[in-house]
Amino acid sequence: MEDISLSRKERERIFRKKEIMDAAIRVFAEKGFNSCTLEEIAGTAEFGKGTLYNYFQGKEEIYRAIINDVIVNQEKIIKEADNSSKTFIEFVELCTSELFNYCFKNKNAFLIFAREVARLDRDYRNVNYEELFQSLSVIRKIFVKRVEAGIKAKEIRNFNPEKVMLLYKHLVFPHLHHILFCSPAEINVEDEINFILSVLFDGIKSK
Amino acid sequence: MEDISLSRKERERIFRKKEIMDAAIRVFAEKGFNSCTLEEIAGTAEFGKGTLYNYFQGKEEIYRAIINDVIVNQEKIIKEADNSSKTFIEFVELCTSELFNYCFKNKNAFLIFAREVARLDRDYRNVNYEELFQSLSVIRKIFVKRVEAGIKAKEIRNFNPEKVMLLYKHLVFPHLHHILFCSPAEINVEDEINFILSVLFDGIKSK
Amino acid sequence: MEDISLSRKERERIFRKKEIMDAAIRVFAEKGFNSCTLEEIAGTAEFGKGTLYNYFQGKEEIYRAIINDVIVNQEKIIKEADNSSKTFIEFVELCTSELFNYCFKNKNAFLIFAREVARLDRDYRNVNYEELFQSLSVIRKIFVKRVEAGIKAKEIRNFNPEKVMLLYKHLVFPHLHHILFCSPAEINVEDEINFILSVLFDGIKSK
Amino acid sequence: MEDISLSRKERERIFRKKEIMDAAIRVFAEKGFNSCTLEEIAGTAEFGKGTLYNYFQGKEEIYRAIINDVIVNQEKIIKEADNSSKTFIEFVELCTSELFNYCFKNKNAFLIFAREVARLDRDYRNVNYEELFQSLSVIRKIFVKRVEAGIKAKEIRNFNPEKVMLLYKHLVFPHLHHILFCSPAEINVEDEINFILSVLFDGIKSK
DNA sequence: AATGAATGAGATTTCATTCAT
DNA sequence: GATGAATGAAATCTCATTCAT
Repeated sequence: MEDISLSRKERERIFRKKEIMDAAIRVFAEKGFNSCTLEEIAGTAEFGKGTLYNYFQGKEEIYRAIINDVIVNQEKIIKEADNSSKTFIEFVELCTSELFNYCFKNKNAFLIFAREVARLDRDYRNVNYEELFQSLSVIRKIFVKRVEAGIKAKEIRNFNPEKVMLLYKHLVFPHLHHILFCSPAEINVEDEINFILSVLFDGIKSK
Repeated sequence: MEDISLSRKERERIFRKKEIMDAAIRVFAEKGFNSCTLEEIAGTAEFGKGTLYNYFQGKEEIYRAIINDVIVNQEKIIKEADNSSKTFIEFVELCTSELFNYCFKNKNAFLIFAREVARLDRDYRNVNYEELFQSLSVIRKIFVKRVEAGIKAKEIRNFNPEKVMLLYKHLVFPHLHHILFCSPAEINVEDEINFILSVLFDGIKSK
Repeated sequence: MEDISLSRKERERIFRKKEIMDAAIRVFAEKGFNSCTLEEIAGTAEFGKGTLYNYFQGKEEIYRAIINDVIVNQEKIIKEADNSSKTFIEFVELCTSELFNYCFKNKNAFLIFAREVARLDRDYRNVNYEELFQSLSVIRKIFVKRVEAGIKAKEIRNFNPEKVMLLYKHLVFPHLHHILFCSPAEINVEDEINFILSVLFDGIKSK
Repeated sequence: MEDISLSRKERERIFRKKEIMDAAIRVFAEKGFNSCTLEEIAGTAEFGKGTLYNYFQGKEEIYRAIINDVIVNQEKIIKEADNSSKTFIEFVELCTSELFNYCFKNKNAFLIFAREVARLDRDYRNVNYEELFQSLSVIRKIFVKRVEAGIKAKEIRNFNPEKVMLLYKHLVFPHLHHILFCSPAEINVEDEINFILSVLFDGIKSK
């Protein structure tokens, strides 16, 4: 992980950026973007308020960095799944289980991301999300490509590939969100994945 | 619709409350709760700032009234579907088409609701949503009851009814949101409903 | 009391002005000038908000009318005492007992007056109190005149008459305020008057 | 005065709090609590509006801090007089002259205090004055104790000690207020004190 | 004459950001 | 690089007063 090409100073800088982001993740997840103050984030990171400005342009940038991180990870996951799978079904299974893994390990970051996604489509903050959209569109393209292949191979029914992609997204993310933050009891990850995929592949009707 | 039992004054008051709410729906949908000011809402409603306080306690209350309205309508829809349907499949078809109808007619209100739902689960504003939760739980109970009946009648596979309910919710709302606000082209409502229900019932796999 | 020279309309107007003032006295006494709203006063008077403006120019004027009323009554009391007494001591006794009488009957009005007096001296509201000052100066002059007579008649020691007047004022009003609003137990008016006058005349030292 | 145990930062903070309070004293004295804005106070203190919130919770807290300061000083004065005097008369003389001294040096603070006292008894602001009341009750108790001793020693007549205490208070504070803010000419402090005490001890009647 | 809906000036308060130390 | 005191724009909310009915 560590990049030998960077100087000690640069490595320290990156390390402290991460520290700040981790603190911010906890605070944003707890209170939401608007209801927390930069001071809280600074306090949680055990830095002074002013220090944060040596690492980020402002509150908004910290927020965007967090979202971006989640997206980058999702891109990584989907690319790996793309490379490591032959059939569409394999691909989806891989994606899903890796996604669940990642989100369980990064609950709060995922929570922030999920909340933002609920608004991303029609942005009402004056934020430049272009970057984010680019990453997202890469993800989308890979998924659509695999759906098309799946249809060609008669693995899956002949739906509009775009729609299948959306359906997957709409099925998995809200569900993930729900089991992470709303389930009272302990949950079995395997079971959850199986349930989602079983419905996705075979539907709920009796045969 | 009009209540003959109310005085002219009372009817006017209700009418103006609605005017304010309609303006607020447009502004909240456009900018989101935190990024708009009460003055904008007032301006949109063609009232002075202070006037709104003669009808609502504050910004928060207007917001809640809007959310509440959407929930009340959803409750109505699901109750009617419950009464007018015999099989589970019929019930779901009725629900879905009525829901789509309603949301198409009340795009912006639905948008606000959808955004809020993404956060309701783990509220970070100090808002009292108890009322809202009660309505939502009525909706949930009816749906679960129908799922249970569907399983008993061997209409559908033996999944955990709670999970099926969530799945439906997670499938329909994000999809609705997407086609309302993110679809570039004209969309065919019938097609969308058929697609969603086809996947829900039969899955995406080829037979 | 009733003035036969006024028309019914005019008499009704005066009656309603008094009704409003009575309500205002209760509200001002309870909450203070700044902490109550005109609406509360209107509500207490069982009128609509707007109606008050048919009788008074605004909140400030109602307030001034109340203060003025108290001052007018004090002027009356002191003039009567001036006319009905021979010695200075008689005069003071008459004044004091009539003042106590009046204040006991008009607790709240007196409370408002007492509060205002604590500020009258150096006014910080942009109010025109000239009228009030004129009445107050009449009162002062009569009192000073009687002190001077008392000194001449060797009834009392040769102090600066102005100072004696102030002393009387500073002794009686805060004491009145205290027994009216701060005394826990039932109080005997006679005893209070005797105490005050005994100290005023003879001091607290043992002989 | 300066506390060597505090860091430079802490000392600076205390210094600036005092600066703000001094500005506030001038503004409150000039216009009264309700008729001045926080911005005026900030301007007078040569700070920005927001800065005051780094030192005080709000307008109310500044006000309370001022009142509290005055009370603390009065407590100090009366305790010292209690310790340094043998007879009741000595005690009263000491108290009075120190009180006059203090109030002449802190005119405006005393003005604010005096105004507040006129309302303390029956509070109509939603302020927590408990703290203040405690200090005031200590003052009262010391005074009453000394009156009782004075009566026992046959220094003074056998009045209710509570009443004597109130009488003193009602005599001295309004008089102080008057000579500080209402006297047109230069005043001789000694003379004023002598006048007050002479009346208090011996009354105004000729012997 | 009585009303209360409408108004907007004005007050308090918050907080992201700057910048001198 | 770290800090936090200072700042003021901006937001919410109140309420005396106006005025059409």
